[in-house]
Amino acid sequence: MKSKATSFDIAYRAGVSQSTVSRALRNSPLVNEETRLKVQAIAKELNYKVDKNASNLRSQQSSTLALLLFEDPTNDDSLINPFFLSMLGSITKACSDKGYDLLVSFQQMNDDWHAEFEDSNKADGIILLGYGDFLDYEEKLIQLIEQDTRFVRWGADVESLPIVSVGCDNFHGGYQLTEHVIMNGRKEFAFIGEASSHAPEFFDRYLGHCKALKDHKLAVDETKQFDAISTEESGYKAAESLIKSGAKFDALFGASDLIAIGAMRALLDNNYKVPEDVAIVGFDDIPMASFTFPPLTTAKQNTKLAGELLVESLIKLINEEEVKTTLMPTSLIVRKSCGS
Amino acid sequence: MKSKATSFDIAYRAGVSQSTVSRALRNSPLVNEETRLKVQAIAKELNYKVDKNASNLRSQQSSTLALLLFEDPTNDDSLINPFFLSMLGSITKACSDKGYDLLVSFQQMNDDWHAEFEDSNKADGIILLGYGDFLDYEEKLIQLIEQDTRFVRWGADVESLPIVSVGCDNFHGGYQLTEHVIMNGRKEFAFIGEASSHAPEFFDRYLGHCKALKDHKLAVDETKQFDAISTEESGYKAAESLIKSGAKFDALFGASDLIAIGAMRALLDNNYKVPEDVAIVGFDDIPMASFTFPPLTTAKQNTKLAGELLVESLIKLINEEEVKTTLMPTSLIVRKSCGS
DNA sequence: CTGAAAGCGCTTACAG
DNA sequence: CTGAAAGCGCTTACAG
Repeated sequence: MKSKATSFDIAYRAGVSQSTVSRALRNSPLVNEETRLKVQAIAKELNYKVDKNASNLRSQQSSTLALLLFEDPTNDDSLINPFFLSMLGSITKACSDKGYDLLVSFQQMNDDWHAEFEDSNKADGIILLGYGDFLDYEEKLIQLIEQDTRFVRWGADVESLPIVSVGCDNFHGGYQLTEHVIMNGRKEFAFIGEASSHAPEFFDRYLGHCKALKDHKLAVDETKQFDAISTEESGYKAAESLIKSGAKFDALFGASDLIAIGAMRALLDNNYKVPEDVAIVGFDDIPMASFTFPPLTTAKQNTKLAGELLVESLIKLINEEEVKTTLMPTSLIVRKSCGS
Repeated sequence: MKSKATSFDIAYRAGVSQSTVSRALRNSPLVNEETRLKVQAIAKELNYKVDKNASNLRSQQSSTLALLLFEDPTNDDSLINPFFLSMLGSITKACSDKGYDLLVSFQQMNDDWHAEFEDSNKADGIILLGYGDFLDYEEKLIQLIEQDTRFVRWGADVESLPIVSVGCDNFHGGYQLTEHVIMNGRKEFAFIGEASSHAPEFFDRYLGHCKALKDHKLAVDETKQFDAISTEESGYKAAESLIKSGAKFDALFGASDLIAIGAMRALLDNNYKVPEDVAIVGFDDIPMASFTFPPLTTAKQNTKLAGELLVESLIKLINEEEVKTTLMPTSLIVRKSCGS
């Protein structure tokens, strides 16, 4: 490996001081146009690149954002949840648009992950993305706040803490989906997905769902709510439990697409017809959702916009501008799984 | 934001020199057990983290790998190809398993992306992942080699250049899929996907496909090969051209799952029955493939293993160990799209 | 086993 | 507009 050119090499060739080289390369207005051009030409010729470690060390900032993707320890070797994967994609794009590098890291929920990156000066701030038990997660958030770490997170607003979140209007999404199914003539709903403060997003969807039922004078039957985490397998198992329970239902609300897809499989395997016997809705609009049979009606979370908002909010936070928590609308995507 | 603790702060409190603190924190055997424990205790108490910029600058290495995900400028705002997205997931995991950080970046093929990361000392080496015209790409590879950049890439072996690649046995995969369809009684194949040195992976699949036809005494009809890049849309359009050409075919080989899925839609929209009228196969086994209707028979590329191999190979390269190009086997995933 | 000192390659007051 | 100098926070010979 050839030894790399430094700003001194350029200074020597250009016949100026190293300070001037540094200024010229950073397009400082202090430097003479002609000098700047000469320096930049030589830099290009030598294939010179600023040493980021040195410049970050000196200027005490890194132009790097860290993305912490954490997951429930339970689903260890499986692939990443497709919803988060597409968030990852959009965050990566948004970062490069804004001129930031992105450091990506996976963490188990129980790891000691708080602020490793920011403390070590590798990143100016952190984006948190993940799933798992919210109550465990909340403790970590409190630690981050205590350390004055700059971070934003994807998820439902946490009113009790001063945190910038970007999330979807889960309540409204749940309401909208349920109302759509009611309009298609269904009356007896099952809900699959954890509906408690351990999973605030799912809980909000459930509450929206219940509100829609009440507004349409339909009964809420809590015995038809079955817990599940956001995997196909978990959705499949919960749907089996639902079937075994003998409960009557002509509609099923999966708290996420993955759950809905798993549940759809369970129903099909048990000779139910979708949507004739049971209408199904999911939540997220992951790429698979349009490929199920029948294609899944769902509430789309706009991951592209979400990634941009997350990155923009974090950059504002770093620059000490004012930032507020954002609630994005969801949009109803009607496909065939509800029979219309 | 509280000002961060430095090694001098720890030194002061521990009553030792800063050098000793540095040694103790790095578990140097040179340091007394008792001293080490004391230093580490104080570090923990102060919530101290080594400043990576400083340590990297001094030691001239970073424990960071860079992932360059580049894409054809043509499909700008669309989402990332799901196949590469799952590679991204597995690479991220493999990096964290190996104790490396991962810097992720998107690049357009025509950007001046070569070695940006390594030259700027932010990463010890680079993983290249992407699609686009191979001949453009090849020039970049040559530049990287000339600069002595350490990198590995996903893709077909490039025999003419000293590059470490990790890729699948595309030829054999193409052979296997085609043979499978022949065994199901099909005789007239169309192939959708660019089959030239601009797209070596697709080309290898095509060559494997042709070899299988020959081995089974079936004719290769080049007029039934239609170019397409790896998107649903491109597959859809190519399939439309195929249909309009009036050619007879009872089997269709999509050079990727995305192409096959787009082609399947085009066929369905034109009142073909799959698999009754036309058997379809794809390549990759992306998550969607099992959700199409009918589910898609395909050749699985093991992205989990690929990610691990890519990371391991790059680390070996960095440590100046010997590394060879790896060819991974594909596995035939039989679903319903070929009628069996 | 420990400490004093040099130096990684920059950025940025400070002085002119 | 330019240069000399300090210093970011570490690691690592060197000397003891």
